[in-house]
Amino acid sequence: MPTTRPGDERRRAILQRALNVATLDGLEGITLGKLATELGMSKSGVQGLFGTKQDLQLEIVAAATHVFQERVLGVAERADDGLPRLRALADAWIDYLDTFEGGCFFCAVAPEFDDRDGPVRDAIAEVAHTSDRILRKQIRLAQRLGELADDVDADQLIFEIHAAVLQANYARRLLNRPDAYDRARRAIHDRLDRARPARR
Amino acid sequence: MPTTRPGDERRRAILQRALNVATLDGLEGITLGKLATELGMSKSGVQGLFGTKQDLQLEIVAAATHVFQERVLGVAERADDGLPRLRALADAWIDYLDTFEGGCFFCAVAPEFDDRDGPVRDAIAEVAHTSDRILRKQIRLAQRLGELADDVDADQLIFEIHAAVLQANYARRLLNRPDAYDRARRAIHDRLDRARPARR
DNA sequence: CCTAGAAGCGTACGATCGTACTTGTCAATG
DNA sequence: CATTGACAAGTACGATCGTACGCTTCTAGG
Repeated sequence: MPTTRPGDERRRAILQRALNVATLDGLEGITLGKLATELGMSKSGVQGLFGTKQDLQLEIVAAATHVFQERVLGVAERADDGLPRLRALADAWIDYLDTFEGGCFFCAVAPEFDDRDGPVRDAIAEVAHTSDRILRKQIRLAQRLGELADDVDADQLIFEIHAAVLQANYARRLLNRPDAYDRARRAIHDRLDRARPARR
Repeated sequence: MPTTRPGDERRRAILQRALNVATLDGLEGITLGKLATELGMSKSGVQGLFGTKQDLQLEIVAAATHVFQERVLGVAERADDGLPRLRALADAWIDYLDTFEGGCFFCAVAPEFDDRDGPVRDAIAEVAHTSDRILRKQIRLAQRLGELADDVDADQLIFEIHAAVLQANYARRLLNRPDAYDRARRAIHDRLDRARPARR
């Protein structure tokens, strides 16, 4: 068995383009025909590699998840546990917002699927739950290390961190605010500073 | 001239349904045929009243803007200028998130159009700019009234308020968090408390 | 009473959608 | 060398999309 089958390169190229198209136009905005035309191949060629459209959507979400884990969770892992890791997560998360042409993939497709059922919605929500879990773990750790106050409401802190990231993507894209990322960083770091234990 | 032409009632019914569909499936997810079927009328009937699809989209955004102004800006106007008005704006804004079946209309359609050009995108962005202006005005007013500190960065405060609202809709819809609205209210009110002048 | 215009429906058109087939072409394996 | 299977292209199908046009019905204004 070769390390890469001949179709793998094509698949990667298709998924790469599909990730950008999905971030721009949504997962429903993706079309087998348009995708094939953009990549200079036939519509049935795309279909042969991915099967149905929902299969393609699921693979796109999986690919986006992989990118997110690499560019956010992976990068932040280099920082020390606890508060430094939390700050690194926030910074990497905001850096990730420029990964695709349309900004953040999950910010773009979440509103599209948040009121539906099915495996695509589940796959999208799973990423959100995963990042929540990781943030919660690091908050708990930071509390145990004395870097955050014991009475900090972890869920509230997670809520506000994620809010800043979401708004960063929103302000950057819809409102063309170049300072959106800086404001998000400031909001998060200020919030973390405030969550530190009272000096005694 | 009668107060209402005969087609007006139909138009309202169509727009009412279209607002919900757009919030669920996006402005591109709207279809003349589906809309007509749901309302028990003919496809050409809808087309005759609204013209092209883009015309319909523009009227939907206009209708959503009207609802937003009524349910958020209008409600908050009853509160006193300055800090009370700011708190009322936030509360009304969060209450408004349940207006349509899919939650917040603008949260649903903004990611869809934020990377495009054209009148629809402009109409969506205009609402965001308007609400920003109103928040800024009330922040300035609150500063002049001594309710907020003079060194408060208005744009940063606006950023964080809007972030909480956005995250409220996100957490409520995608993550099914029933406490999302309460967390957003807490985040905003805490943030406003922190922006008050230092006691002397 | 007559008439102009709006409302609404039916039909038709070309385009594009997702999906299911078939065909031809290589490369790797026995 | 023969053969199998993956890959890619081609073709076809029914459904649905947005839009255009024509017809009937109703109503308001002269």
